[in-house]
Amino acid sequence: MRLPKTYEPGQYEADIYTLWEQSGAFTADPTTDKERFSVAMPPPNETGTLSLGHALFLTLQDIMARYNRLRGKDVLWLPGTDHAALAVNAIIEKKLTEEGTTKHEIGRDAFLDRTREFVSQSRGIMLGQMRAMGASCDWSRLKYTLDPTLSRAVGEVFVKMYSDGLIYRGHRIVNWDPNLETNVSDDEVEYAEETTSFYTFRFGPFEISTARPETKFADKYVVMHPDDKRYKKYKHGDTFEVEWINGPVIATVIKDKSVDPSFGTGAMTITPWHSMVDFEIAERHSLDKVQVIDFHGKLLPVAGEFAGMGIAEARPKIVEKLRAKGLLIKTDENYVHNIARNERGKGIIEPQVRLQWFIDVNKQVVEWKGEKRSLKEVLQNVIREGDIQLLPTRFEKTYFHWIDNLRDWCISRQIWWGHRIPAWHRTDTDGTLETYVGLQPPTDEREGWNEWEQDADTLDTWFSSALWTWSTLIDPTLAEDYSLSLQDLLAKSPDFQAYHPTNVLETGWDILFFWVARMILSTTYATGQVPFKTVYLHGLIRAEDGKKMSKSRPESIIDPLDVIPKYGTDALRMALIMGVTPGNDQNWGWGKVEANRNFCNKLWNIARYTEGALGDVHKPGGIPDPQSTADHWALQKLQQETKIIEGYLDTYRFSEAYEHLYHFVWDNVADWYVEASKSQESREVLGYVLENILKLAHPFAPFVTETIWQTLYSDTDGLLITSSWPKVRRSNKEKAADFEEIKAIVTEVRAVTRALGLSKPSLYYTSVPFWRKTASCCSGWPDSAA
RNA sequence: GGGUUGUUAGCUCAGCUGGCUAGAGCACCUCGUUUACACCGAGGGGGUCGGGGGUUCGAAUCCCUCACAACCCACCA
Repeated sequence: MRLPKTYEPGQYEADIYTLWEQSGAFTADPTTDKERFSVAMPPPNETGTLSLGHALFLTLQDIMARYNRLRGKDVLWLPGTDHAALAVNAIIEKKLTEEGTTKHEIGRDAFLDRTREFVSQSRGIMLGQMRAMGASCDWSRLKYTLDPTLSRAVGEVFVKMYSDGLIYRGHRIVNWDPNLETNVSDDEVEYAEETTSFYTFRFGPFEISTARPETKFADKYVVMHPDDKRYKKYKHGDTFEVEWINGPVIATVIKDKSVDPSFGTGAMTITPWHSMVDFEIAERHSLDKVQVIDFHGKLLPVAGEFAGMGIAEARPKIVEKLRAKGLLIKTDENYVHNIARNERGKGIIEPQVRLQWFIDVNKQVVEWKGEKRSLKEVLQNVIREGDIQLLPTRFEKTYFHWIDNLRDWCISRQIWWGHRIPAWHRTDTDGTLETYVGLQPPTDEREGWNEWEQDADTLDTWFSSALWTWSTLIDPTLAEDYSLSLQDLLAKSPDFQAYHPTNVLETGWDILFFWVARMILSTTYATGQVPFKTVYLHGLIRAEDGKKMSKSRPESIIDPLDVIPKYGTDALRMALIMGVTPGNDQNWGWGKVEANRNFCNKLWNIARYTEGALGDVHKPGGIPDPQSTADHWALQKLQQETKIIEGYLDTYRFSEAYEHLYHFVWDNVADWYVEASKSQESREVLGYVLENILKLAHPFAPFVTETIWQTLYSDTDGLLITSSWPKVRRSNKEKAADFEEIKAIVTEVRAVTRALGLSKPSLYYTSVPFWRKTASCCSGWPDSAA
């Protein structure tokens, strides 16, 4: 017997993976005339190691890839990694801090070298983990968001958007993180409730409240609702002198409807430079904006004696000074306030006004379906008209809500790791600024002007990953030719022509806005195509207790590489999809892994039995004639289940597909058909059934099925991964129904035997015709059956 | 403040557009070693499908309402 008693995954998995990879089975071929199936792998951040979440998406996408490959399609599953600008930057800065240095001390070049070293190390680990999960992706097309080809695409889109007036540069209030010294987009800010002190101060004739006294130095506008009766006697534009933190200031009354009269005293002072809402009020009334806190989080000279202090240090001192001046009216110690933090690095966000690059989402200059539309409108249109389907569909509502509230996308970052903005600036002696935007640096020189200098900022990571479905399909050699336009590049790249739009994007719902929406935005704009037709959104994997896996509870985190050696990759894969529906989170369960390890063993033992029953010789592919009712039944079941599993896989219902497979293999094949075959002389159908359950199970459990295939079948039979999906074979319905009847009778007989107290109600060894005889006469129970 | 989801067996969850005695895995109980498998086999117990109301011949499934839980978005100085 070639198959050992138990399946030990660790003995085979690495070799099987190598076998697949070297065979070229993963490699797509744009020159064939087969139907295409393409998926772009969401590129993991090069920040370290892969998590269970990665294991889940690798499993889901691998199931699609393997299934469609078996269905005879030309499959492209394109792998890659993301430079993850902000996330990586945060890690490197943290390391530098631990070493007692800073990025400014070592300089931009050394910092980037350091970063490259880190990411290349991360990448190696991560690619190894993808292989360990069995990912059948096309390694010959491995991409990285900072590859020259992808960077070219980034530059092309930036320049195109700039020339269309979609990208502009302006002073706007942004979410500034003083720790990482960069701004972040609205979506990267997370809020958490914290209890802080809430102070009410006297401001001339008014009482105003704040949780942030340190921003109040330059406050010189007091704002109230125009209809607030309490302040009827003050008119918009009235000025008055008021004693304030560092002496008297002239204040102006502003009436604005955004003020809520029911909150506090209904009057407030504003700090336009450091508050989103205040900024908007100031814009409406053309008010002055004064910076109070610098970009490192320290108070500026406007704070007088407090200049140079950090916020934490200055706040109590300022309150004390105001109290001493008799301006503090009251302090509410239990004020619950939402604190904004950068989700990377958790630095507290300090709104700041800065010169940044933005994408205008409302300008109607995008050609889509024959009309000029705004980016927002295109985003809405493709979902509304069904060009792209979200699974589950309920996320469409969330998506539309997000778009309704979407503001211009701030794409510039002040970190060093990432794509440099393709813009160059120079100034003349008067300080007049000239800006050039282009793919390559400008070379001209002009008298009286300084030399061109590239914009110091980098692009938001999502700007480059938004191009992922197609920037990865551009031919790298063509991309070196700058005489070609973006349209030329796309038209001449065989991969783009063959594989775009991709069929499906499979990713987590948590990056619906970050990534999915932005891919739609950039891809429709740049290529005129949608990036994908279907979006399958999986849920998050939580710890076994239902709580989030988090770094603060290290014991809650399950590492896929701890599971694989013990249970096998197949068991892990199936555990991750078992009973899981799109968009819903799942809890990790060791029980599920065990159940699926057992399932692998069941497959293994069906194969072992078949090997023993048939002897050595087996050649898959032929369809033998059914001999017994059991044969007819097994073939009918095989046909039915193949159809069902197909139907589920075609509609992305992985869990249901898997469940049918599981019960077909275990309940039908192992428990009934294998037993029935023991009383049969011809077992060719058994061999055929084995061959086909290996095919059905292969997308879910690729390693054990290929191991069996390689062990049992000869070299000429090739690889299971590149074989073909079961062909449906018709069987005799009546004979199959006869076996159903026999099953029912046997079950009944077992029950009766049990009821009679006979100790061995086993019927495994009786022949099928004998069962029928027994059942039909039913008068006695021959000794031989016991 | 707006929105989404969930509440089904002891536990974790399936159950698509309403339809056969409501399912799975794990756990539990009984019996069992047989041409593969104890990572096993044969069987069994266990559910007012969150509460209430409605539509229907028929509802876990549709509608209303209440309760509890989780999450997302917005955000008040």
